[in-house]
Amino acid sequence: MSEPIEIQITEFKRACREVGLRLTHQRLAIYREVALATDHPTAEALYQRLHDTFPMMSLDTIYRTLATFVHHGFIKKVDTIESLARFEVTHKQHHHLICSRCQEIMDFQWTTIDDAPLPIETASWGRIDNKNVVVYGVCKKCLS
Amino acid sequence: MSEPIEIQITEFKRACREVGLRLTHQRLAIYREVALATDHPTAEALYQRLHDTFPMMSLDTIYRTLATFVHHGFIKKVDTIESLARFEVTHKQHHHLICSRCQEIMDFQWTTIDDAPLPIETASWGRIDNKNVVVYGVCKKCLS
DNA sequence: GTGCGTGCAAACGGTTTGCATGCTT
DNA sequence: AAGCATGCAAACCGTTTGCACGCAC
Repeated sequence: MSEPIEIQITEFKRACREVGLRLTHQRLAIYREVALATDHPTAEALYQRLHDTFPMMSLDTIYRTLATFVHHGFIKKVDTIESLARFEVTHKQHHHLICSRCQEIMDFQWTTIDDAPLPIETASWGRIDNKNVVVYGVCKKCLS
Repeated sequence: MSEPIEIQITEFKRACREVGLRLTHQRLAIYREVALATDHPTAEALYQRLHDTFPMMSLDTIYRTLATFVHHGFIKKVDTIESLARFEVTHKQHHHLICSRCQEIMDFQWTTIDDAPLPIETASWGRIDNKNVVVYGVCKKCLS
């Protein structure tokens, strides 16, 4: 799916230096956790996971760090109808399957759409940056 | 874009009767407001608009009513990265352009995507209900 | 008349913020 | 040594909930 974690971490460190962000243990740990996660975790979920190896890390730091990462484009917030914010590392173009029942989110590729031009009417709206497909349904686990 | 408001209202009344929802002034006013809105309003925004003609309507009622409407499929929550919930009446298949700067949301049609089959891998995920494209960019107003 | 829907007010929960301390640079 | 980042605790704000009254049926 994506690059090995070590390479991502190295790239992350470089990016931090580039934009002048201090490389703290917390930031490294949080980035690593988001990069390893495949489930688009919430701030709270990350807090719980990090608490084992990092008992002193506070929830505020997670929120602040996630906001910083989003601001610099290292990670992205995920589009959902939930009020809970979910995050993922910024990697290659992909789309989301969301289960209406358990809210689980899965990534999938759809290059047909990535390459398809938007309808011409959208051109007059402004500048287009990116497009993502959100698919709703019910996952196999919830169906059975 | 969509049907005349009177027809929508009539259909709404019928639907309420069908599912056994009492037809209160509040529900009618809220439905009408969402149906007339083109800007995917928040609960708060609806509250402000309704306050002129309906000074006694409370914000809680708006929240409760919106939840009821969503539950019955009369309206939909909109996918965004905001923590604010936004709503729109359920009408024909469409997609969203979102301005990263002012958060304004605009509808657009893209039948190419509506008709395109999802990649086969998604079939093993579960049951697919619907798919929507979310496009991010910066609208003309914010660009100038 | 019955009981669902509403208004009021208080609670809730995720997220943000001010301030003093600590750690990266 | 300088000042950004963190931890703590309190504030914030959108949303939900309990309760008693009122209105649609």
